[in-house]
Amino acid sequence: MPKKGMEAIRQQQLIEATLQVIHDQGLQATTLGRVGQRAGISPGLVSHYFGDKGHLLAATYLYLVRSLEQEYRKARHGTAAGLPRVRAIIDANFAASQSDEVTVSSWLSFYAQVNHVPALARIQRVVTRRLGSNLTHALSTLMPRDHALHVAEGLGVMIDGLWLRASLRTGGLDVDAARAMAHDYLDSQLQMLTGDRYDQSA
Amino acid sequence: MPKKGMEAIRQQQLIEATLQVIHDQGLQATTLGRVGQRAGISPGLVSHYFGDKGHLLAATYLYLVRSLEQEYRKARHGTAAGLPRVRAIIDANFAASQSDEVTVSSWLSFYAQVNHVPALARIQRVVTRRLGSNLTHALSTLMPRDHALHVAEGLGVMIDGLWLRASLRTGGLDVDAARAMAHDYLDSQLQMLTGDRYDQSA
Amino acid sequence: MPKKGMEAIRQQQLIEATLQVIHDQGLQATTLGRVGQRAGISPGLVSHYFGDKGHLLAATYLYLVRSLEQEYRKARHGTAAGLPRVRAIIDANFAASQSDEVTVSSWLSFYAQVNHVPALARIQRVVTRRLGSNLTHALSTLMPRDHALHVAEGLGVMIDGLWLRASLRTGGLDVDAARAMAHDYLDSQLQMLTGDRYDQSA
Amino acid sequence: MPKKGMEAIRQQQLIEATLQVIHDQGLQATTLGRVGQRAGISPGLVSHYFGDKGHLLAATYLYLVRSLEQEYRKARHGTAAGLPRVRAIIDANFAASQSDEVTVSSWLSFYAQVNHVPALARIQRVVTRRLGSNLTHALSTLMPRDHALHVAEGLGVMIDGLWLRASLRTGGLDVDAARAMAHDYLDSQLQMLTGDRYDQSA
DNA sequence: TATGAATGAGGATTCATTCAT
DNA sequence: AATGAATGAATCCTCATTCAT
Repeated sequence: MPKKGMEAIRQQQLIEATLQVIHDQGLQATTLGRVGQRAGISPGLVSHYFGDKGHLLAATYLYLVRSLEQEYRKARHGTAAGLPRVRAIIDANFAASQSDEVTVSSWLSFYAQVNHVPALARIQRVVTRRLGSNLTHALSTLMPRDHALHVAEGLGVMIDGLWLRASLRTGGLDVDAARAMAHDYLDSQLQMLTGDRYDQSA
Repeated sequence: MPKKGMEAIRQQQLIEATLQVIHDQGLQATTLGRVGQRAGISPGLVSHYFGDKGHLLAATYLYLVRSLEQEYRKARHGTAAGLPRVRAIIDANFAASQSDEVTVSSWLSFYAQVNHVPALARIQRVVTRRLGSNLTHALSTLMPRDHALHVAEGLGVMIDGLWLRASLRTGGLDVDAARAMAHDYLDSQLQMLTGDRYDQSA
Repeated sequence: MPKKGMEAIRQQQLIEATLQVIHDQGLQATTLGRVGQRAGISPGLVSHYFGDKGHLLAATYLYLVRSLEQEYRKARHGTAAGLPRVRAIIDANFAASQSDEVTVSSWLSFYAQVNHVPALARIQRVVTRRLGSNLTHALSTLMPRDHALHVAEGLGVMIDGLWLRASLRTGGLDVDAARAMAHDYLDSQLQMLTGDRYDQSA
Repeated sequence: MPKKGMEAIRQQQLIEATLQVIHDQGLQATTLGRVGQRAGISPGLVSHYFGDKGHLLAATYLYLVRSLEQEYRKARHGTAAGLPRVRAIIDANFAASQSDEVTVSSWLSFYAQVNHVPALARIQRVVTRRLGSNLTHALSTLMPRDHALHVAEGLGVMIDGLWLRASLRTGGLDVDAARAMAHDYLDSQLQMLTGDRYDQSA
């Protein structure tokens, strides 16, 4: 049971320690003891601050998600509508905060748990929709809505695939290559549209 | 004399039970006890047939991988070289044996463990390369080798992304939609090539 | 439960396999499975022939004891009474059948269990007394009975100590040295007697 | 804050409980559960304090060995060089701390494991050498070095044999008798030496 | 007689969680 | 607020033993 005077500092410490441990040992081997050790505090205190392992993991996942949403927000606000904003949203997925090793591999670990832990599923649903609606909205200025939906979905899938590959240490896919591939996908979709229009106009 | 050949039968039974349990409860909650229960045998027998949990899991993952390779083989052998074969390889990833719920979610569970379990990493490396080389080879008849490599990589990423989304029960992506999206990606890449050539020839 | 048609051959095989396994892995790690494997028969058959692990171990210990008694018998029957017979009894303890590695280390393993397994205790009691009475009897022709008892006990202790040291692989005590030391002890005791007599006669 | 310094206290408690259990049930039946029960703590805590069973047993053996070495030290320091010190070293082996039932039977249990557990072998090697060198050193003032070595070895064997017999509950050898026998052995060896000299001088 | 499949109990170990200090 | 001692449940694994064939 989270106590009233509970400090945000401790929570943040513990979330970061959790991410580190997940990255180092995998979610399976992430025990409260190891998290506490990593954070430099006693094992009992971990339970104390989060009440429960489930709550710690959910909070950690939420932290990842919020961090991604933060990047989306920056992308939306700092760019002109239309293509620049679409590209900014793509780039947001590969921002420094999103592409460090720890984040990427933790994200995958959680993903594998989403189907089995309702608390994580709730969080997950939000983030998937958010990326979709961000992209759809930005693309809508460039093409009809149904096209926008289609391209947004394709881009979302592509980005997930890229994250997945990047998370494999043997994957040999670095961040820059991944980002380029996502933009490349967008290019091809845009060209297809142009081609279509050209065909139609012909 | 007891029934002969029990070993192979039991191993297959246990692998299938393992997949079921992973699908139902997640890899974290996959205990030898639950696997045994699912297979209708005593917990001790699970260890007996696989030596230990690690070997059971590795054997299960290998089973998934082999099954996918089997689909690739069918795709290669049953089609004419060129575009039909490329499409067949794409389809192989979405064949019935690959797209049932159990397979898809088990695959994701293993994926999350690959970085932390060397035995799984070894298996994983093979399957990633295999898809890449199958696609590259098939695409090579249609375009220059460097293009083929690029498109093959993009397709691989796309397919991984599609599997990932499909594995989320909330993903709302069904098999047919996923396959269509992969072919769509191929289309757009082919058209881009044509466009390039057109541009160059202009 | 030993079956009626049970073959002595199997029992002998199993006892020898048991001794080997004890020597190789220690009594702690001596499982029926390993014994069966060593004997080249199925694990179930081990239980079948001895009913019970306890019975197998008791039979094995008894085998060791009988083998030693056999040596004593040879020593008694093949020598003239008096000093030669005493020396022969000493030598019996270091006969080839008693001093091979397997016998020595198995003997120690059982010794450690004697206090905790009544079936072994019964067997043990016999063998200790037997050595004592053999020696006492043989020594009685050389000295008064109370002296004989004393020397016999000292020799028995010496022999046990020698076996103990020899059983340690790091002990650096080989059979010949051990035997020599036992005879040396006898010599010193005999000389002490002589000295006593000399003193008394002085 | 919880009680500090619990670790050392618990470790000592557990070592003593281990000795008790070994004495009562034998090393084979010495489980962490029983040790914990004897110490009045939960089974999990035993592993917690010693990491694993092997370390607990090694620590327990080391405790026995250290206790014996402590007696040797007292013997060396509290006596004049020469014969008194030799006798003191002999007595050290039969001091109260060394001759209680629990110590004696635990010692035998470990002895039987020494050949199969490297961690115990390392400890064992030390203690055997220590007794030998202590005795040899003390005897060197009384006789030539090669004689001293010989007598020391004989005494060591004798002491081991006496411990072995004493450890058997049916052995009927009490501590005082055992000590007397060791001194008796020394006497006979000394007399032999004198006799030799006498013979030579004659 | 022999096999080896199968069981189920038992043991070591890990871990989330609680609690006295 | 913080510690880390303590618990007890859960899990993996081994093994003696049984039993159908």
